[in-house]
Amino acid sequence: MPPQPPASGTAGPSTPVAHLRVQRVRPAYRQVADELRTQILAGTLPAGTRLPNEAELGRAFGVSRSTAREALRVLSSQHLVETLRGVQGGTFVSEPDPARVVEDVGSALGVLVMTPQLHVSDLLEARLLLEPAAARLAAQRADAETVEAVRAAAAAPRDDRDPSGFVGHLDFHTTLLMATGNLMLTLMGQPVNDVLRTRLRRAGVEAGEWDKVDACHREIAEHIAEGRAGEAEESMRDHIVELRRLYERDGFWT
Amino acid sequence: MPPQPPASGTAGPSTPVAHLRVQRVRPAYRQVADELRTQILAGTLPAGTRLPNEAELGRAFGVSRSTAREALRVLSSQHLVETLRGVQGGTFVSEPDPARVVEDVGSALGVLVMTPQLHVSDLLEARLLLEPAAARLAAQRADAETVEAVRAAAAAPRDDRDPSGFVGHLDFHTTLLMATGNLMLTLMGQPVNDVLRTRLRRAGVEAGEWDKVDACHREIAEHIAEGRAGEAEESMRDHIVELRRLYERDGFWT
DNA sequence: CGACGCTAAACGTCTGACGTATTGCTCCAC
DNA sequence: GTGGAGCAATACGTCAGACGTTTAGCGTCG
Repeated sequence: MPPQPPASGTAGPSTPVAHLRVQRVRPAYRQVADELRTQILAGTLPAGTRLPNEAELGRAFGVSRSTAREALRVLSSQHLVETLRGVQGGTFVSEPDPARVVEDVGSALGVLVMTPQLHVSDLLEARLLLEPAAARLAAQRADAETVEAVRAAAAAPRDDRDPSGFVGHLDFHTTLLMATGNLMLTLMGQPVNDVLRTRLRRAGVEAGEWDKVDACHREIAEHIAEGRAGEAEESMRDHIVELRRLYERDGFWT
Repeated sequence: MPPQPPASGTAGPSTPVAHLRVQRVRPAYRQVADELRTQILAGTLPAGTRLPNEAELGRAFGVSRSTAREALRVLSSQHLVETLRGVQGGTFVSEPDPARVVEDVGSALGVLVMTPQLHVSDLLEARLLLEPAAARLAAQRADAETVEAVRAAAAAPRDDRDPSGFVGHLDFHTTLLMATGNLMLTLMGQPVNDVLRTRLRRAGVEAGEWDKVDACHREIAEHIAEGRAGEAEESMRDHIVELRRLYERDGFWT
């Protein structure tokens, strides 16, 4: 977010600078979006605030309604504002939502994973780093209610076709990350899991494998329930290593 | 943090369902954006592809140019496409860029950190988990060139006003994350560091503290250079703990 | 008293036009 | 022949106005 690096033009074609093309003038819709974003992030426009309608907003910034709309599209695609139709409709500053962030990061990761820069094995390594530590923390901190949630997630039937109407079964790994009480760990781990999940071809995995996975989950859940941090961490590490073998055997590249 | 009990709606206005409003029909600009995004992510439109001009794009989707433009604004704000003006201009599918992702995640984190859901101490904990492990991996893997980069980052003068024209000094912690050779670790750690950096009031920290920090950096760099993984990890852990004290003493809330 | 239908506010979309940045090519001067 | 100035073409950027669509609220009628 550096404020528009001045094209530092010392009249020298000796610096090819590859593909770094600077946009000399920022388009109006960008300026409007940036200004609004700044105000939102600064708290001048707190969550829930209703912005003026598009026509008025345009007038306020000295631009047309179309331009104001494009600015709003930008903000809305960044989940900074939401738009409702009808009377009482309008554009509202939206509440920060961790789930949304997880979604975005996941999709960004999905893109990067297609490049040679980020390999699936990198994700697996990161996961191996993150989740055992998360298991340890969960074992140290989980209260009764959380323990119950983790147990439930471990016991839940691994059902791929998830009968609509009841979404009670969040993935075990997700639940465990949340059980640490540290949202940041969820934010880092969940996108990785999401990418891995969408990348794995389940077809090639026999049912027996899944049973084994579930057994691991239950074991870890019990360790957490009884506060055995070290054992929880160790079990989780073994589990992830095992999972990694699954992923690596079955090939990732969709 | 029990996973959001499903609203189990058994008819009856007794379940207000709070603010869960569903958008019955997705606006056209959203549909167009989604369709294009799908094609980009699927590889049907590889990076570098030049899309038809806005008018033609609109015609292709059966919408007006304004609608097509709004769709493009959405994609462009997600860094999936870039637009250039002039003849030879147009809209191009952009190359996946890790730096861009880091930036986005960082700004999303910045928003969340203002809520009670994500506390700065969560970031510090995550960092404490990530960076020592990164130091270990770096010590195990770094080649000569990487070692040199880490050394340089540790030796670089801690200069806040970063004389423009030479950006050689990336933050030590950033360099170290990259030295692991695992982009995913950078992706997870860098946004955290960015948020912390922008949050810390440097004013309240005496120069002596910074000297101490630099000494730590140099020590860690040496451990990495000589491949002492365990010691690198330990030093980094101590360093982060020390830094945490700095942050906690000085207050975060801007 | 309840259901139906109207109304108004805002967003959603369309059309057409003009401004502007950028590049390539032409044409003229030297 | 070469080099620079200037024109033309392309596609994005912006504007203006109009009409459709969605939704909440309210009034009316049975």
